[in-house]
Amino acid sequence: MARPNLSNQRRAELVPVLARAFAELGYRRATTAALAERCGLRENQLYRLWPNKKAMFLASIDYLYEYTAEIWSRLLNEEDDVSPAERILNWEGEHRGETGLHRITFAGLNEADDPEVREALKRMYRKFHRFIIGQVKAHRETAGSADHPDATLTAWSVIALGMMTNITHELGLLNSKAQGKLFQEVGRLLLEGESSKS
Amino acid sequence: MARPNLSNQRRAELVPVLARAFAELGYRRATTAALAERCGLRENQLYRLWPNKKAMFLASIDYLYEYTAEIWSRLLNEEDDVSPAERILNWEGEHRGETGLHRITFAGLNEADDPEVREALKRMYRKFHRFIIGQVKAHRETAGSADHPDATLTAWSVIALGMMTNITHELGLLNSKAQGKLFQEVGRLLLEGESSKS
DNA sequence: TTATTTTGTAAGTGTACACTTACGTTTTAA
DNA sequence: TTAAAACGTAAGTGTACACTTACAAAATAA
Repeated sequence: MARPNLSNQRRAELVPVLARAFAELGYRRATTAALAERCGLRENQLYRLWPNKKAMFLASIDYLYEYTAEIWSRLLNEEDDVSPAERILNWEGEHRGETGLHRITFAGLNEADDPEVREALKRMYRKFHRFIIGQVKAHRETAGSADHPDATLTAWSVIALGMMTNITHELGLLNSKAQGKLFQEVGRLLLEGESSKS
Repeated sequence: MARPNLSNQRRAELVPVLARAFAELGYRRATTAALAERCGLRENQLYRLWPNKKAMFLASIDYLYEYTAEIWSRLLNEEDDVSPAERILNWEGEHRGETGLHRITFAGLNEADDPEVREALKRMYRKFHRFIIGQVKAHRETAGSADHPDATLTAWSVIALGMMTNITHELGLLNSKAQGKLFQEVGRLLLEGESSKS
C-alpha cells in the first residue's frame, strides 16, 4: 500500500462544481476542458475520477435531487404556523429557478435517448414524486379535506408547476411576482381542491 | 431573370422533416449530414436554404406551434356535446407525446442561452398561452363558474401539465392510462375549479 | 529507505461535424 | 438562342473536443 485513495471524497467535493457547470453551460457547451478548469484540475485528472463525460453528467443529475432535498428538509424542520407542504410551496414560489440547477434536467431530457441518462432522470423524478406525495398526504390529514385529485396526481401536478416556473424563469416569460403567484395559487388549489382566492 | 426561386416553397416542405429529425435525435445528434440525408439532399443544398444549423432549428420551433395549432383547430371545428376546451384536454390526454415533436422544446431549452433560440421559444409559449386562454375563457362563459384561478394562471398550468405528460411519456414514468388521467382530471380541476371526480 | 500508489503537468491524437468550394447540369425569362 | 440563375454532385477544410499517453513529483505503508 502507498498513498490512500481519496477518490470518493474528491468526487463528492467536485460534483457540485460539475453540476453547476452543466447547469450554466448545458451538456454541449460544458466541454471537458471547461469542466476541468472549473474544478481547478487538468482534464486527465477528471478522467481518473470518472470514466467519461456522461458519468460526470449522471452524477450531476443525482446531485440535483440531493441538493433540493437538503433544502426542503431544512424547511420541514422549521417552526411555522403553516403546514410543511405550504412552506415548500411558498419557498419554491419565491426561489424557483434561482440556482439554475434545474437546467440540468433540460440537458438530461435532451439526452434522454441514452438509457443511462433516462434512468437517472427517472430515478430523480420518482424521488421528487415520493417526497411530495408524503407532504401532500400529511397536509391533507391535518387540513380540511375537500374533493381533490388523489395524492399521486397532485404530486405530479406540483412537479409540473415547478418545471413550468423553471421554464418561465429561464425564458423571462413571467416576472417573479407572477411566477410566485402561479406556483402558490395553483399549488394550493391542487393541494386543497379549492382556490386560495376565497 | 432566369429560373424562378422556389426556396420558400422548399423550405416549407422541408421544415417538417427537419423538425422530426431534431425531435428524434436532439440538437446534438441531429448532424447536418443526418438532416440533409432525411431531406434527400446534400448538405450544401440545405445551406442554400438556411444560413446555418441554428436557423434550421429555429424554423423547427416555429413549426411545432403551427403543427399543434393545426390539430387543435380541427378539433375546435368538430361537432360535439362537450366544450372545445374539454375536447382538447381529452385529445391531448390520449395523444400527448405521440408525435415526439415536443422533444424540440427539450432541445430548445437546452440551447436557451442563445438569444435567438430563447426568443423563438418565448414566441412559441406565448402563442400556446394565448390560444389556451381563449379556450379557457370560452369554456367558463358557458359552464357554471366556480371559484378558480384566473385564465392566465390556468393557461400556464395547462401548459405545465402538457409539459409534464410529455416528460412522463418520454421517460416511461406513467402508462398512457395514468397519463390521460393526469391530464384530464387535473386539467378539469383547473378549468372548472373543482375536481371532476364528483 | 524503498517500493508502490496517487497526484500534477504537458502535450498529444483521432474524429466528428459545421460549413465551404468547385464545377457541371438543368431550367426559364428575355 | 442565350445568359443568368437555380439545382445537383462530390470532395474538401478547419476546428472543437472527448479522451489518451508519458513522465515527473509527492506521499505513505512497510
